[in-house]
Amino acid sequence: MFKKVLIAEDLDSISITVNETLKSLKIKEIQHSKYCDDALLKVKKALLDNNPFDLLVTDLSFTADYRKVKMYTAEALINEIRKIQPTLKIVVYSVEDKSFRIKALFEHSNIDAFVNKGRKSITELKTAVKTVVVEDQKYISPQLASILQDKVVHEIDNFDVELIRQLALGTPQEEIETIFKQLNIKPSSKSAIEKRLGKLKDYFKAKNTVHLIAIAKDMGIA
Amino acid sequence: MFKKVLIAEDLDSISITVNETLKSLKIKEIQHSKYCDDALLKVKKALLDNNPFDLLVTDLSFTADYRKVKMYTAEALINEIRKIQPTLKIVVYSVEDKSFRIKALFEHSNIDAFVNKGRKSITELKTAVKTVVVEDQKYISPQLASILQDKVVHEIDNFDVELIRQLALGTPQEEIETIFKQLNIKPSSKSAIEKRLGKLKDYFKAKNTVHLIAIAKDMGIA
DNA sequence: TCGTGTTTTACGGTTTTCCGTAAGATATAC
DNA sequence: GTATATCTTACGGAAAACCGTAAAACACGA
Repeated sequence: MFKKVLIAEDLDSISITVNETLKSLKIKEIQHSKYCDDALLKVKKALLDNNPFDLLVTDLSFTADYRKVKMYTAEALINEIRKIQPTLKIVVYSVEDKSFRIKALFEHSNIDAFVNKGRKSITELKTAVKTVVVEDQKYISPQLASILQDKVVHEIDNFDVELIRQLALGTPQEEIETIFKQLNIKPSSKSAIEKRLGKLKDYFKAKNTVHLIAIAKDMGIA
Repeated sequence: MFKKVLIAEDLDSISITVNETLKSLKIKEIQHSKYCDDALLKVKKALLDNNPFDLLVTDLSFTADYRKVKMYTAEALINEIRKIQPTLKIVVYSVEDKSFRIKALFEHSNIDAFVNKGRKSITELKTAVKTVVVEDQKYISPQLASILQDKVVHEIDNFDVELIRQLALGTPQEEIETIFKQLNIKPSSKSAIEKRLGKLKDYFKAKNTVHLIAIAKDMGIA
C-alpha cells in the first residue's frame, strides 16, 4: 500500500490500537511519538535521511506533563510540518467534535482527513487512510460531515477569537481597546468592540457576555 | 485474582486496550458496554442472576450518537449503580483532569480509583486494579494526587455551584433571585447573590464575572 | 426573654456594559 | 472627481453589575 507512517498520540491506550490497525493495513514502517515536539523531530530527520514519511496520523490535543515542550496541539505541529513537508498526508484522529476547530483544520492546516474517535472509529480510521492514500481524496467522519457547511463557524474570524480570548481572561472592554491598539488589531475602538460583541451574541444566541464566554468555552474557542 | 469485570467505555480504540490489559491480569469474565444505559442493565442482570460483578472500569464522559439514552456520564451511571449494588468496586479511567469533578467522584460517588488516561496509563490501570481489589485500598494517579488536598475546591458548596451554573446559562442576577426563590435555595436576595459572587471572585482571583465563569469552566464546574 | 453574633436583606451611589444614532473615514464604482 | 456603500469611531442615555453600609431577621446560649 504505502511505506512509512508516523503516529502522534499521547494516550498509550489509544496508540496501541492505532498501531495494530495500521499494521493490519500492511504498512511496512510505523513510528510513534508521544509528544508533538518529538513528532516534528522525526519528520525532520526522515526528510534529511531522504526517506520521508508518507502519512501522519495524529491526535489533536496533547496533555502537559513534566517534560517541557513547545507544542501542545496538532495545529501547532501541523503548522511546523507544513513549512518543511507541505505535501505530507495528514489524518487527524481525535475525540474533538467542536465544529470551529475541525473546520479550521481543513481550511487553514490543509489536513486530508478527520476521524472522530468514537464507538466504531477503528473501521473509520481504516477507511480514512485508504481514502487519503489510495484515492487521494479527503475524508471526514460521516457524523461530522455537516459541520463543514456550518455557516456560523465561517463568520468568526481572528478578531472574534482574540476578543473572546481577552474577555475570558477577564480583560474589561475598555482595556481591550488599548490592547488591540498595541497589537495593531483593527478595528480597536470601544464602540467597534461593543458592536462585534453584540453580533457574536446574536450568532451564538447568547443572553449576555457571560453566557457567550460559557458557550465559546464549550465550543473550544478560547 | 477475581472473577467478573464490566468495562464501560465508548471509544473502541480504548476499550480494546483496556480489555487486553484486564485479560493480562487473569480475569475470567470480562463484559463490555459502549453506553451507560447498557452498563446499568448488565449490572442489574448480573445481580438478578446472583452472579454480580466484582469490578467496574468506566470512562467518565460518553459521546451522544443516534441512540437515545438516559445517561451520558459516569456520575449518573454510578449514582444508579450505588442504589442497587453499593459495594461494587469502581475504577474510573478518564482523560478528565478537572479537579472539581474528580474530587466529587471520590467524595460523593465513593469511587475506589481514578486513573488518568495518559502516556503511561496502562501500567497505572493495572496498579489501580490491584490496589483496589487485592489490597482493598483507594488509588489515584500520582500526578493528580495533589488535587485531593486542594482547599479551594473544598470551599465551594452547592449554592456556589448552582450560582455558577445559572450565570453560565446567561441568567441575569436579578432573575437568579427569583429562580432561587422558586427552587427554595437560600439565601436568594440580589444582595446575597452579589456578595457570594464577590467571594467567588476572590477565591478564584477572577477580575470579573466573565473571567470567573471561564475559570469555572476550566475546572469542570458547570 | 434577653443579648450577642451571624446571616440575610435592603438601599444607594459608582462603574461597567449595553445599545442606538450619527458623524467621520475608507473603499469602490461609475 | 463624485456618488454610494461599508467600515470605523464618537457620543449619550439606559440597563446591569459592582460595592459598601446599614437595617432586619435569625440562631443560640445564658
